[in-house]
Order: sequence, then structure tokens, then C-alpha cells
Amino acid sequence: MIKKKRANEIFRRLARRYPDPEPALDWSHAWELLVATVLAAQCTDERVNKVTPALFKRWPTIADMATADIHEVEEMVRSTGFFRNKAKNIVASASLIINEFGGRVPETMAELIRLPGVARKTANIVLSNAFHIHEGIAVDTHVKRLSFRLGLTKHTDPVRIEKDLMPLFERKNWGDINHFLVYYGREVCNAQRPRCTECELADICPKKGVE
DNA sequence: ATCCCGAGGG
DNA sequence: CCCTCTGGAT
Repeated sequence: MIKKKRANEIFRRLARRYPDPEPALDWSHAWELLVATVLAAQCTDERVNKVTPALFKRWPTIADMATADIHEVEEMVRSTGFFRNKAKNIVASASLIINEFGGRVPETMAELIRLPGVARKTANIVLSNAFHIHEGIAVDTHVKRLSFRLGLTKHTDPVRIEKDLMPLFERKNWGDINHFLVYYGREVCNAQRPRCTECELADICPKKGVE
């Protein structure tokens, strides 16, 4: 099957499986989503959701976080792993937003990736989910794995995968395709033991049963 | 390529 | 013990 046609079919089936896409991270505005997404690096969303309520209560605004004590932040995000880098980056990002972006989370890729600890994946999540702007497709561990297994890319580098994926889906669907692949990656096409026998994409999957 | 790093599953 | 979890910086 042609790759583009396979991509359309994947999107169609997953859109039916997930009719009401909801982000798994808890957030109420762009800054909270940015922080939650930074914390979600190599960590489950479930665990992130356990630490963010206290975090946002302790430092409710970007300006509050910009003046936070790093060590106190470290202790509150410790369980998410990489806690020193994450705490430092969150506070530094808050400062940069206050000092250079007028106190508001920027709404472009070029500006977002200037924030420490924020690269294309995190920026794409914030842009699509908080601002409904689709500059690219967020490529994380799930999107990477499923794109490769489903034959949508031959590459393993996230930037090249993103370039391979963008022409395969309509721009307005770039946010949804991330959500679909992440959820399907968790529920069926997981990393260790993909459930190929109960996979509704098996008939169009080049790697069925291989991995 | 390597480091950052805790928590949970198998 | 090993691998994985919506990565990013050096």
C-alpha cells in the first residue's frame, strides 16, 4: 500500500477509536501545559499529574516561578526524574518569559525553543494543544516507535521523522495524530510486547509480529 | 554518543 | 536484573 494511503487509513481508524481526543496531562493554561510537558520527559503523564497540582499552587503565575528557590522546586519534581535539570529549566524559562516575552508564553516555534529545556517536541505540544497552532508534529518516544513500525518513516531521528510525517497528514490533524499515536502506543503497540494479534492496524502494518 | 534520573513493570 | 516512560543539552 502507498505510504500516504496507509497514513490516511491509520488516521481514519484511530480517529474512530479515539473520537474525543483529550490530553493526558492536567493543565489549565499555556504555562501549566509547558511546565507539565517539560516534566513529562522520560516520565509517565500519570506521575507528572501527581506533582503539578502542588507546584501550581505553590507558584501560581509565571512571575512567581521566576523567583522560586531552585532547591524547593527540585524537591517537588524529584519523582519525575531528571529533577535537577527540570527544576532549573522551569525556573529559567519563567525568567526568560518575564524578561523577554512580556510575561506571556510565546506562540511561535522559534521563540518557544529559546526556552531552556524546550525543543521541538515540547513546543509542538504547547502550540497545538494550548494555542491550536500547528507548526509541526510532536515526535516523542511513542510517535517515533509507531511511525517506524507502521512504515511511515525509515528514520530514527525525531526531526527527520517529523519531516516525513508532515506531508502525510492534513495540517489541521497534526495535533490529533500525535495524540492518536501516543494513546495507541500505550494501549496496543507498546514498546516491549506489542499486541499484534489484537491490533486493528495489523492488516496494514509492515512490521506486524516482527517486533 | 553520553548524560541527566526516579518510579514502575516484568 | 533489565527496559520503558509523550526529551533535551552537551
